[in-house]
Amino acid sequence: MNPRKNPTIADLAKLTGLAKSTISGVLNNKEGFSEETRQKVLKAAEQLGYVPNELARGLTSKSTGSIGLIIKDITNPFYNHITKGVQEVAEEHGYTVFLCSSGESHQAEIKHMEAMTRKRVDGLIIAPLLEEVTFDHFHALKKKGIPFVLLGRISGLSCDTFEFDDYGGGRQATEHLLACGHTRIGFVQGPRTSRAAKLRFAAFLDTMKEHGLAPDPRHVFGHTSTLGEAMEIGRRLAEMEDRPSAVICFDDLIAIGVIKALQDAGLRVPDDLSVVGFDDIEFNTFPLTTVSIPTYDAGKAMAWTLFDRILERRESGYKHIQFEERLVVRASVKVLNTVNQ
Amino acid sequence: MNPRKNPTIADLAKLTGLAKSTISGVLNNKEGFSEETRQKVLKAAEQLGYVPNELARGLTSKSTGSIGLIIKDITNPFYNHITKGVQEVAEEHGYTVFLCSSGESHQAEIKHMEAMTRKRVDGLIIAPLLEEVTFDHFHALKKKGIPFVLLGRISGLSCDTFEFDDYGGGRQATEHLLACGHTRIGFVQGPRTSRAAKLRFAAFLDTMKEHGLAPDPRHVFGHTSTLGEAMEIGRRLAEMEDRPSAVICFDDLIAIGVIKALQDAGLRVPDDLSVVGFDDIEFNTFPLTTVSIPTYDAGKAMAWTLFDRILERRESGYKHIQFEERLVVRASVKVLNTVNQ
DNA sequence: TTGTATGCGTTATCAC
DNA sequence: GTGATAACGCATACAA
Repeated sequence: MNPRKNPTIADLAKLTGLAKSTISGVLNNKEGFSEETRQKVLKAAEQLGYVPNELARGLTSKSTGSIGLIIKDITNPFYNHITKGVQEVAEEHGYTVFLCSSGESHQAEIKHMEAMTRKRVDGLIIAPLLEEVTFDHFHALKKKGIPFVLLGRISGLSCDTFEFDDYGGGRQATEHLLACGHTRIGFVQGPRTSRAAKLRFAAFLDTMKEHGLAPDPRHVFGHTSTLGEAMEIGRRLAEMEDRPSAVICFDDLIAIGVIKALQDAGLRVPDDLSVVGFDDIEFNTFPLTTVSIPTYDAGKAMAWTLFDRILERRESGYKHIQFEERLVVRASVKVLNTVNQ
Repeated sequence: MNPRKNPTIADLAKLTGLAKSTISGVLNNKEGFSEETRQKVLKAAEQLGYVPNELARGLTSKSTGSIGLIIKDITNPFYNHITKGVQEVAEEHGYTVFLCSSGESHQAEIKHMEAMTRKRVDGLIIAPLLEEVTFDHFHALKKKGIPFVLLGRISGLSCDTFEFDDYGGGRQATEHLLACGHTRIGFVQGPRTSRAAKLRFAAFLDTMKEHGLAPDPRHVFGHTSTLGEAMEIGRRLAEMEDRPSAVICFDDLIAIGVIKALQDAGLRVPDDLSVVGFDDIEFNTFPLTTVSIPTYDAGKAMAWTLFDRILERRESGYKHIQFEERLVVRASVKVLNTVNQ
């Protein structure tokens, strides 16, 4: 109703007859003020509806109380659980988080990193594109001296890193299928810029090879990121003459797309085709065998590490943490042989 | 490697021998500088790795280039689709968004609003708790003169509002069930502080009444917000002697929890129990009959409206938009009578 | 076309 | 204990 200028400490000074520095001191709970002036200041602040300006504060204090989080897609459970973890830890520290989504775009990633730098965030947590891209912007970021934590490693760039054991996860998924008697196994790859996609696929190939197997090229599907694309692959699978007996999908979202298309085509999982995914997303009724990934914990851990840097609680060397991935067996894989395990 | 102080326009001035105002002018693409000095400035900026300090800029320009978004839970598809819409529009405007999650906590909501005020965001989009809470903090916010848009209406508070027609949605869900021949219908309520929960339930009661029906109190379940709670209700339903023939769940997440528990108990949906939800979340394999809500569009629309205010593209009265909810019939409701429709 | 001075709202360093 | 005053980094109005 009365959008008059925000009151400043100058206004409080005028009102109370005290000096700006006194107001500032009292407001920041510094020692050495008489109870009387203290009360006077507090009352005036209350009365005028004073709200400290954190821009101005940040300008002098060199700290903004904000961090930046750059992820790929907030709509994806993988990332929104990370986000939740980061946010909770930020809140514990009285910090606020800028959320940016790159959407698998290299340019967007760069733009967001620059924006965060301009906003002078105290630190940054980034889930970067890791394949088929350049990393100059990370080296530039590092040169600026602003603390950051990466989800993933970039060779030649030393900083705190967190990773999931995607190779191990891919291996577990493949071995499980093999153990269930599958040999004709397909694979639906994830985004081209995803290191996880690359590692899971590599693990798949390696594990197959160790068993003297190689996937039929027609059973390996290119880079996929949307539910629609996944459903399209599901449709192709449904129509296929010599379908694989199982497919490993880059993540649960893709697995869900494939399963939906399969169901639409009247096929049943796992009877007609076994499916395994990655992420273990919670909100799904299908009993999907999948590889669970501790995204929420990782989000919290990344944020803790970032605040260790920001608050200089740790000055020592960089941390490199790897989180395990764990196969969760449910009912989307058919057991073809009851002999092995 | 060289975390030396960030270069400022003063540094650029020194390096180029020009005045600070010249530097500032060139950097902001103002007219009236010789191509020569322009190049000199740009080169120096490049060379020193100059990054404008938006804190300082905001201090003078009265605009921070940031908006705040306060939602309840980023993990919930309802909210992360809104978030996605808001983010995209913000990005189009060159803005960055602070994301805050209140998690159904009144205190957290207040705290976040205060924090956003201190950070001097240019505007705020809020999905507030609307039931069983006070609204003083909104009136306080309004008095500060910072533009904001609400998801929901607060009586006595004039501002831009966006809403979903939850009553209409609740009616559609109920009528569908009735039309399919169900009369023993249960209801699983959502969070206590949710207006949507209240309206959907009211619509359910009203519609039932119009048909001369009233729900069995044992079939109405109290306020639920987590998947775990929903599963617990599913378990109770499974064990129930005289189960309802259908349940309406506050949202798809609850519906999924109920369905999971039912499936675990060996019951089938819709044969043993029909279920309908709200939200129409994408990543679910179960063919859930649900009420679709245009969250992503609403997110974009709210952001557009906010930017209309911020950029003063519209000075006129407040907008009050209501988005429709639309029943999507799939296969989670059993048709008991083939007579009606 | 370019330079100078001032203010934005704080905090910090001094004196008093 | 409290009060001036100078930063902080930038934009802007006004001179030159």
